[in-house]
Amino acid sequence: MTVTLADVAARARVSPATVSRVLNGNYPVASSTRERVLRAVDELDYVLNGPASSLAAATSDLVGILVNDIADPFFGIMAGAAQSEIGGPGDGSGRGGGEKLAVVCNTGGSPERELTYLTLLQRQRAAAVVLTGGALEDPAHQAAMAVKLARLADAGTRIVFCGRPPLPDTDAVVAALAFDNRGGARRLTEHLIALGHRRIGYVAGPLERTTTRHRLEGHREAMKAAGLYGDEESVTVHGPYDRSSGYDATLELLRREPEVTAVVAANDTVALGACAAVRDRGLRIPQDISVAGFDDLPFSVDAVPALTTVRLPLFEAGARAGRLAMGKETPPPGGMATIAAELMERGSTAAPAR
Amino acid sequence: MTVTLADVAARARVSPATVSRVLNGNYPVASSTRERVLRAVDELDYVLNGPASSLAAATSDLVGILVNDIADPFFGIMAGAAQSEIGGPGDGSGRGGGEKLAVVCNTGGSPERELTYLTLLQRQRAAAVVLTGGALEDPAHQAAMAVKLARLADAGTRIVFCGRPPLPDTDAVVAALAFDNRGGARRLTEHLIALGHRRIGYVAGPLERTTTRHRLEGHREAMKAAGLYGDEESVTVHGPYDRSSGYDATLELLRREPEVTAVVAANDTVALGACAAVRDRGLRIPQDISVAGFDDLPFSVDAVPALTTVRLPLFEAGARAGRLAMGKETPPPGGMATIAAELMERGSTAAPAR
DNA sequence: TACCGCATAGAAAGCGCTTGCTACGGCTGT
DNA sequence: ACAGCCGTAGCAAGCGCTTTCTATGCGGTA
Repeated sequence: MTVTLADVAARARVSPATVSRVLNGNYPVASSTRERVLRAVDELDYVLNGPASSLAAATSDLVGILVNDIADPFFGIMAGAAQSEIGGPGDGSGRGGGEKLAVVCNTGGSPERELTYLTLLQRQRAAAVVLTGGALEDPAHQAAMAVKLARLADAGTRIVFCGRPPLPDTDAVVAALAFDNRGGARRLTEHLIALGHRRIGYVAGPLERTTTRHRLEGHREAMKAAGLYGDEESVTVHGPYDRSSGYDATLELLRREPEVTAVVAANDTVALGACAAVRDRGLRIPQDISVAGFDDLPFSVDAVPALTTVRLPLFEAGARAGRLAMGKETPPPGGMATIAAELMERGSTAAPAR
Repeated sequence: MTVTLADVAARARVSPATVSRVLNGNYPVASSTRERVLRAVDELDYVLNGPASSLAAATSDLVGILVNDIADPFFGIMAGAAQSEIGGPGDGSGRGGGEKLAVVCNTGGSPERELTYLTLLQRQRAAAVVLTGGALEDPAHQAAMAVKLARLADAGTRIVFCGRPPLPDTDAVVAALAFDNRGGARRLTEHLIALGHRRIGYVAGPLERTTTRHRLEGHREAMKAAGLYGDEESVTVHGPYDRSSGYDATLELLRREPEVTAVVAANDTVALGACAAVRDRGLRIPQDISVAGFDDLPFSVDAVPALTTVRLPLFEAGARAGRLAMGKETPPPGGMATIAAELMERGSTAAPAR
């Protein structure tokens, strides 16, 4: 049936142990022998049996990357960057040895699926796991995650957070890279205030997510600092991180608070929906209403007018997370680093009309 | 160390065989026994050893989804849909049994990486593989792929193509879902011609890709049918499927052929770049130049003006591919189906000025 | 009461690989 | 010239699970 190590050994006239050692390159083998073995491998088109190998060695070459929404470039960019750092040598040029199988798992933002995927990766004895995106703030879920991650770490899995704040009471995590969502949001709102806006609507992300909360907090910090903090509830609307949510929420906002002169969206996708809503109400951007996003996804610069937003170095962060997962880079002190967010002032924000 | 089947068996006072049978549910076990076993599993927080299981059973619960670019929603949407069909019961609500680990692998469009990933999946004895996106037309690579896929199929892996034309000489593939790129492109160009355009620029995708070729062929069919087929080379520019390529190519096009009144882009992302280029040249869309895309990605409706494009049912196709990979759906006759593409007429195209 | 069959549980033989330990030359050092 | 080493290669014992085959006990029928 399929070719086994033993077949290769027979053909190369060595023992299976030797073949294994040639393939793993972790034991001295005379070069003449090595060559003979490699030739046999080639001739027989031998492919290692992963499960058998993982079982015997008690480790696997699987690395999982968990994302909330694979259709969202926010995650796609990070995942792609991480994968390129993990997925073997260079550009897959050859059989370099450290061939890892980097795979991305789509949780759809569901906590159950997140745990399910972690269990599946635990089953596979994954070498590492990268968790991207904000965390859910439900205490029950956080506790379950802490337990699961601790178990994974126990089994030797390296755990890295990317764009997610560190878990309070776990040292299972190798490193946590957190985006400075709060600072970015603060600077964005400060920019709006500097332009002269006083009444600013906020289309927030889903409740109970760290990302949502941090961005909202940054915004309110800026408002407070400017003495503009009032009945914020009436100009804040929550919803998922998607376009239609931004559209609906913005219509609602404009209906509720006609004096609003600027709308800050939870992210760029939501901002796109917000722009559409503003226009459908017959208002101009930025003359009548300023709109701002967050993340600086690739399409944001092409919006008309180009979207003012906060740039997050998604690619760099993903790549770094990948390297940390592979142990190719030493973790930051304290196992945690904050990644700066940069304000991108573009055409969708301007001084209010009056 | 970690909990094994034997530990569970000891605690439940049964044999390991019985525990295995309870977990797999493929053999009659008295309900009292089953209950006892399940309790032990719970109490010990037992997690199956995947490699051991796969080794013994000679199958694994891994399913691979190969994509060209994970940061591109085109692939993200398909992959997400496929994954949701594959990844276990419902929304991960519980331990339903058919828990598969659906993982997406990012090839970055590189043929080597594509093969590398297939080898890695073969190593893991993957249950199924879904290949998305157009194929490279390099004969050497196609041959290598055919061989590799045949081997995978031999080992029991189910192979499904999604948005990729069937391989000529392989019956290793369970099913191939191909998009009607040619027909969609033809109808799009017909629409432009009907509006009165005569000189139409085409910003094509990368060479040697089936998707690129089919879309270009559809476009030229329409041009020929209208008697407009001339020196097409001078109004066609190739480049990768990204925004900056669209921008550069369009500038080049407008420089080379000032009489062009419409630009058709290889996909929506490229179209966004094209729009930016048109505007930077001081021209208006659609009054001076019409622009059209392909795929109808979510952001396309939010472009200003909204992008005329060709809608591909990415989600539905991905979901169907997922079901086919799981054997939940019977393959179409001949193992291949063509998926219709629908023209979406929106604001970015209009009759030319004169 | 004796026999047969069914339902259920256990024993044990691997699945294909890794790796600690052992074995065996040929070289070096004295 | 002999002991001791180093460089290589093989032996064999698992890794933790699945699954075939066998054993046991029970109820029902003749």
